[in-house]
Amino acid sequence: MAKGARGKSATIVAVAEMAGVSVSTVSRVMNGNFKVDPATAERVRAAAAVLKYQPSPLARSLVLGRTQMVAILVPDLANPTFQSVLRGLSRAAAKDSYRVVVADSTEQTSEESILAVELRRCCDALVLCAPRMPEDELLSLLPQLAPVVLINRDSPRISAPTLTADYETGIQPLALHLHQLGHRRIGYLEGNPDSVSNDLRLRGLRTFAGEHPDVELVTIPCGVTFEHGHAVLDAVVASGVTGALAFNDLVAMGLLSALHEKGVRVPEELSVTGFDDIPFARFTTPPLTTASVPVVELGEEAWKRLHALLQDERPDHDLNFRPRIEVRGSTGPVRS
Amino acid sequence: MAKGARGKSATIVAVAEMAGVSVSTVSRVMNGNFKVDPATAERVRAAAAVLKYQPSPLARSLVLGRTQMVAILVPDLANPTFQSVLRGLSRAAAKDSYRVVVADSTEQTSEESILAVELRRCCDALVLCAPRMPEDELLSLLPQLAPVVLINRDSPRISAPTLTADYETGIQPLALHLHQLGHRRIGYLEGNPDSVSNDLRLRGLRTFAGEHPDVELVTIPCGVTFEHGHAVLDAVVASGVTGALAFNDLVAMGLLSALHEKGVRVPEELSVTGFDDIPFARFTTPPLTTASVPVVELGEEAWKRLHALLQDERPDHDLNFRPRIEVRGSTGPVRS
DNA sequence: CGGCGGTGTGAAAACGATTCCTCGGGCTGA
DNA sequence: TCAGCCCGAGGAATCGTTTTCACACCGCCG
Repeated sequence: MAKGARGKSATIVAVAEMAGVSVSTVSRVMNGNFKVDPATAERVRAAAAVLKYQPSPLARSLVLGRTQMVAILVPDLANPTFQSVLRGLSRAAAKDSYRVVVADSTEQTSEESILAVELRRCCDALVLCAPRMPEDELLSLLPQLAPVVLINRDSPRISAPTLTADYETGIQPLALHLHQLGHRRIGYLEGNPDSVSNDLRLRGLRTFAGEHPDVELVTIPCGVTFEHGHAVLDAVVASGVTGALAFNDLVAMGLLSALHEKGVRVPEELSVTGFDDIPFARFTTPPLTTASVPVVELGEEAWKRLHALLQDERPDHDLNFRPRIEVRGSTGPVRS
Repeated sequence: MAKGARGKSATIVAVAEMAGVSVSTVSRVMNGNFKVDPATAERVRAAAAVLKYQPSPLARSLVLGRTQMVAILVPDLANPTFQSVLRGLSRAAAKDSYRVVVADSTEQTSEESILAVELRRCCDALVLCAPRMPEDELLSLLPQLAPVVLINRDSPRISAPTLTADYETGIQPLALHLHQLGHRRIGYLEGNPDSVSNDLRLRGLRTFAGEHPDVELVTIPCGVTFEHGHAVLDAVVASGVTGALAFNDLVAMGLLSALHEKGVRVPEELSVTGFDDIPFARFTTPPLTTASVPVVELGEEAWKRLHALLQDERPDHDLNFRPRIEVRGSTGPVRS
């Protein structure tokens, strides 16, 4: 208490001395695993209380080989989708008294591997959201990361438990919705061209286009953030599309905002859809038509599987969440 | 690699044996602190590379007495304000190669203390956002938590570094804004009655009311979430106010949403303001008039101070961020 | 009355690093 | 030529637990 105020708390030996027993006995009392004489136990507990003793998690971790922590690595903490996954994970893990350490790669794909490994080493397990990591790199990384659960990375070559949103199938109802409203020239504002989830959306859209030969699909390079969506305005206008499928809600909202500034009316002059159904999608002007993905549940399911893995049990089956279309006000009939 | 795939990675002794040196030497090479013969060092490095050796963070932590982790405890991870603080903290800490472990108390004030202590014990420091914890409890807790930085808890009795938003002064421009628009009967949708930040807002409003005797201030119990704001609709309508100051943006958005469903026009029939300027406040219908608080910076400044504390340096001065009013479309002249 | 099982306890070996202390040897300066 | 010094490296203590192993003691049964 003198200067540093870094009062090292009492250790187990202090308790042992005070109670007049060996450290083994103290340990046994604290963990309650083995039988110890009730009288002795009471003495130990009293001593522990007096000294305000609490076992050092570090020391326990070292000998037990587990830290009671799991990590999650996301591309961008500012993205509401990952915030929700984090929340689902954190709350679920907390119920089993695990803590969550969080890191975002700030979209720097290059250092993602190193970060993941580092992160994993200070924890018992990892949840990895790395939509842009090349599959080969991911595969070679997995053994080092186990136990690990992947989010939005699926592949027959991957052995780790995987939770995905079915972007490929999920985006088709949105396209169909536009089609039914009479849109024929439809733009896709693509995310990172090398990301898996972008690829899936594209694939879904190509399937859709194949089934609807009257549709003209225009791919417009864009990005994944609000700013990207805002900046893509001119390209969208120039493309002559009547409906725009944004990579995600953030992009859609950025676009909506830019359209509003420019005086372009939505949905009268242009229909816009998002993806993810983030909490605020329903409050845009107009409310955003989008496809909802149960991201909090994604986090919870991730924990379930991690937990199983940590207990050396078999995790539940992989899950592929089918997005559900939410029709709101940002889409309407094509103008004649 | 056999069954568990839990391949214990190589230890320092394995490297030492392979390189034909003592563990001390390996340690010295890895940390690069002391001089070792370049040839020996190279042998060690080679061995380490072959064995893919990486020092166990746990063991290091135990002997070094630091974990390279800090924790943050927030009342609710779903709240965009805390998400932003977390992000600011996480990114700033990452630059100094610290990681952040996160926990939310899910608004359970009762267990907050225990949670904070537990959390702190597995880390080197803590950022605490506990707006509802009684001050005496907080004070008695602080010694156990140090080094700690507080967010939105200020008091002359508190010795820890503190970062605050000046809710008391900050809410007055919003009230003044409504007053200038002609509003005289103004409602305050209060947050948790026992929370500090609610108290500050109330205090500010009372000051304002004192300076403007023509104003009638109505306090309406509400809450802090979107749902609370949505549910308070009837009470707001019944109160007969022409302008509503919501505790925060979430509440304001909930109210806006309910008003919209009910067909009450904003701002023609009722003006609404928020607080915090969360990222989506500008995209509501109509865009939300609010007071902006630089939450990401709050997180960054928190890290600065934590870092100083960890280095046994004196942290920078406490900061009191003055919110800045953002006038948008949700406020307008009172109807005659 | 003596071996025996069961029970509570203590000593000591992990866990995997860092670091202080010691020591041998080569070089320098007297 | 010898004392002293510096440099590089090894040995051992340490961090704070858990857990195995051994041991002493007690009562029970043969």
